[in-house]
Amino acid sequence: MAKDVKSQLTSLLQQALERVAAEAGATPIYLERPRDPTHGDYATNLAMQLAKLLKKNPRDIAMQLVSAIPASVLLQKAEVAGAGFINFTLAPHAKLQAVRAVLVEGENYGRSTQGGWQKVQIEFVSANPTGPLHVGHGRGAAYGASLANLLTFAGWDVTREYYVNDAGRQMDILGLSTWLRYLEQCGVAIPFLPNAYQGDYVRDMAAQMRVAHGDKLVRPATQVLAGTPGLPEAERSDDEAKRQRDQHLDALIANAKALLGADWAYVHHHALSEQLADCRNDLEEFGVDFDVWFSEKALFDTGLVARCVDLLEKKGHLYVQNGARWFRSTTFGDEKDRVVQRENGLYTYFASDIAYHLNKFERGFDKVINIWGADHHGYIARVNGAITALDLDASRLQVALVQFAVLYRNGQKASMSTRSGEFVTLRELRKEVGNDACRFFYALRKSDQHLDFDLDLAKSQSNENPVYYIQYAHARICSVLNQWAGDLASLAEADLGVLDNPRELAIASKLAEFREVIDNAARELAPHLIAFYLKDLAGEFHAWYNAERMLVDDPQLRDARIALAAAVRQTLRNGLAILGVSYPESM
RNA sequence: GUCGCGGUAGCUCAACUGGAUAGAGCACCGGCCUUCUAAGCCGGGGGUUACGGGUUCGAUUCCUGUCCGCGACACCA
Repeated sequence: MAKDVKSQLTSLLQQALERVAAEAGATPIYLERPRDPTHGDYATNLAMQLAKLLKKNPRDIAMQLVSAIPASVLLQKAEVAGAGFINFTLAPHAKLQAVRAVLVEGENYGRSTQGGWQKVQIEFVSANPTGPLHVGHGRGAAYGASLANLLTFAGWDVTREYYVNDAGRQMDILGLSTWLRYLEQCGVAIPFLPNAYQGDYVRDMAAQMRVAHGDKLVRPATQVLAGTPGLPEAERSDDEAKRQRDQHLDALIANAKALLGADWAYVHHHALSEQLADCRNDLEEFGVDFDVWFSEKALFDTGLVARCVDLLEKKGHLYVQNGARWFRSTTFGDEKDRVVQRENGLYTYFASDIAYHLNKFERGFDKVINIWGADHHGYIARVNGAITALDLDASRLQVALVQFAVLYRNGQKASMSTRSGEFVTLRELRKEVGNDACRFFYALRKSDQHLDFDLDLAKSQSNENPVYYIQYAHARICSVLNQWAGDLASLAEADLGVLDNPRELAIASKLAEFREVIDNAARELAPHLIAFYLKDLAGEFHAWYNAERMLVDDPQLRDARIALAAAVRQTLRNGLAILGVSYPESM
């Protein structure tokens, strides 16, 4: 496959650079696409970059570069403009090269070798399996899935991973919540806790346990509540009341474990597996798949957490204070030291996370990407510190923060607390807005920026969602191709030279840009760039569609236009596939 | 208080290593369906890029100060 036009152009400039100023031959050459079409198809600021180095007027350098550029059939003209830009106008046939490339390469058009088939792990979603996924998780899921597709397309060997927090207190609370609902359904009156999980799904799980085991798991209220401090008044929200509620909750968990014995493991496991299955099903329906579901509990069971802490101890990065064991993360730029083992002997979440990252690196990934909610940003320094402390290369870890989607309902911020049970679930959103609009809507914003998700608007305007604009372009092309009813495979041989109107050449040029967008998006971990690109491409297609007829009498012109349309369709498909959005043939 | 993200048209957002006259969609106004899908197209109005200073050939972009919004700052996960 011949090199694309942009790289050919870059190499022409490189030759000119070496003729004009060999000593500056290593200056990176950037070609950009000018906003203003009168500035040609590509432009470079190379002369301005050289100006300081060569101590010469940028326009003079630009002139010299232009005259030093080897003759090429690709170029219609190269001229100096503005403060020292060099603007390139491509010959029409050079622009049309991309159309043939799309038709020949098909679903592989746009793939690049950027990643060099290095192994990259992307860990995302990783929500606690304590209830349904909500709209905030949905954003991380959409981002991670699209990014994984994108990096695969850009030549990386991608592993998609979900870290299951199945070891902590939150899981105990879920188990307890389920058991309390079960007791309630069996007629044992115990006041339900404000800080337990409230959702209906907890009642459902309790009902399932009752069906499976009858009253076998029932214990008397007096025993369940034995030794608990009781609850403060419901309206109190001060720290003291909060502490008392937590103590009450923990006492109940301890009682549950003691009273149920081996059955506690069943309750715990039942709740976990139900929630995890629900979560997996939800994600699958959303087009989000994982290669690995990694258990936090396994890190404890295999002793890796303990080994990890020992390792840090041996390397002298730990100390004991107030009965707890601390990691001296300030050595590595963190603002304060962090506890890895609590006074009560239990490891913190941070400890297992260090072990998890050690495990990731030991699995031999060249690059590890963590997609975290933006609320975890304070966490980056300590994890990087721990990795460095273990003599691993922290630069191989990249953390992509996803800002929360802030929900608005009836013009008011909607609660996102899983515990309150008043959240909007991802499933509800998908059902009302549709998977395609959902995936695309999430992809329309840079991941590290706030997303105001107005539910009413998203629902009421679903017909105006830009995803339909793109899908509509695709459907229109399908319709024309059906009516043409020719042999698609023959289009790659069509004589495109008759495509000479500006809209057609602009579209061809836009198709070439797809490669650049893929590379750029992969480098920036920014799949949203693809969404913007697709909007542009669809827009140019719609304008052309309204201005010109494809099924004209002249067979040569007709086939050339059909070929162009087919190339647009293919490129739309390739882009939409990365975003996990479908491309219906009719709408 | 410290840290992170942000402040661009009435609203939601773009603007590629710092580039040339800051662009789209929605909303508003006016046009286009006897011809391949009107979920479309064409045209119009709408801006001191929050504010001050700095860096330079050039700043929405980088630095700095102020103001405003959101979030994070646990021996929680």
